[in-house]
Amino acid sequence: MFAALGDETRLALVARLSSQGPLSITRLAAGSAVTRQAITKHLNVLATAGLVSDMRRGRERIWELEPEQMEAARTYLEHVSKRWDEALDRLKKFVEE
Amino acid sequence: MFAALGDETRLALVARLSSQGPLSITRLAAGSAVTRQAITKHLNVLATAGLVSDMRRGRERIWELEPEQMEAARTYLEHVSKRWDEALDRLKKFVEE
DNA sequence: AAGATATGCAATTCGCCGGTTGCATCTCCA
DNA sequence: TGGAGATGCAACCGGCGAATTGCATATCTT
Repeated sequence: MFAALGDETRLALVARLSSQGPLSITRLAAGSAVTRQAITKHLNVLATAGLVSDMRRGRERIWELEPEQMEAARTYLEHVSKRWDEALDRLKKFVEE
Repeated sequence: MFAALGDETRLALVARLSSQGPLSITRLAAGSAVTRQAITKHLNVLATAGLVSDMRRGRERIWELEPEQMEAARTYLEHVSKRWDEALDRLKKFVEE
C-alpha cells in the first residue's frame, strides 16, 4: 500500500480524487503529464492496494477514493509511532537504572 | 517518503527500530534476509526521506527512528481523507439539488 | 448506420532500484 | 602492535516497473 502511494503520479491521482471527487479515466489523464494508458495502469495499481475503486457508467469508467485503506495506513503509522515512544521510554529507564 | 516506506525491507527496518529502539547496522542486518550492504543502502534511503537518523558510537553506527516524519505522513493521509469527505458532501448536495 | 468518444489489450523500450561481491578503512581490545 | 569486529566505497548485474505506441472494442449521438 505504501508502495502504491510511493509513486508521484499515483499520489497525484489520489490527491485529485480527494479534492475533485469521482472522475473518469480521460478526465484524470487530461490533467496529467502522462498518457491515458499510464493513468489506467496506475489506477489498477491503486485498486490492487485497495485505495480506489471503479464503477462503470455508460462508456466511461469512474474512479473514486476508498478512504478506509487510507485510514489503515494512518493507523499503521500511529502504531509504529506509539511503539517507538514506548521503546524510548524503556531505553530511558534502562539507562537511568 | 511513501516511496521510502513502500519497500518491504525498509518497512521491516522501520518496524524493528520502532519496537527495539536504536540499533547498529550489523544488528539490523543480522535479523534480515539480505546483506549488510543492502541494509546500509536502505537506511540511507530512509534517512533521505527523513524517517531515520544516525549517530556514531565508537566503531559502530547507531540508527534510530525519526517520528516527526511519520507524523507528517499521518497528517497528510488525514488531510486527503478529509478533503475526500468534503468532496463527497459537495457531490451529494449537488445531486440533491 | 456512422462518426465520435471512451476504454481495453498487447507488445516493446528503457531506466532505475534492490541486491551482491570484493576490497579498503577504521576502531576496539588483548 | 595485531587481530577481530564494524563499517565504507565502488563496480556490476538482473529484473521490474513506468511509459509509450498501435490497434481493437464498446458506447453514445445524430
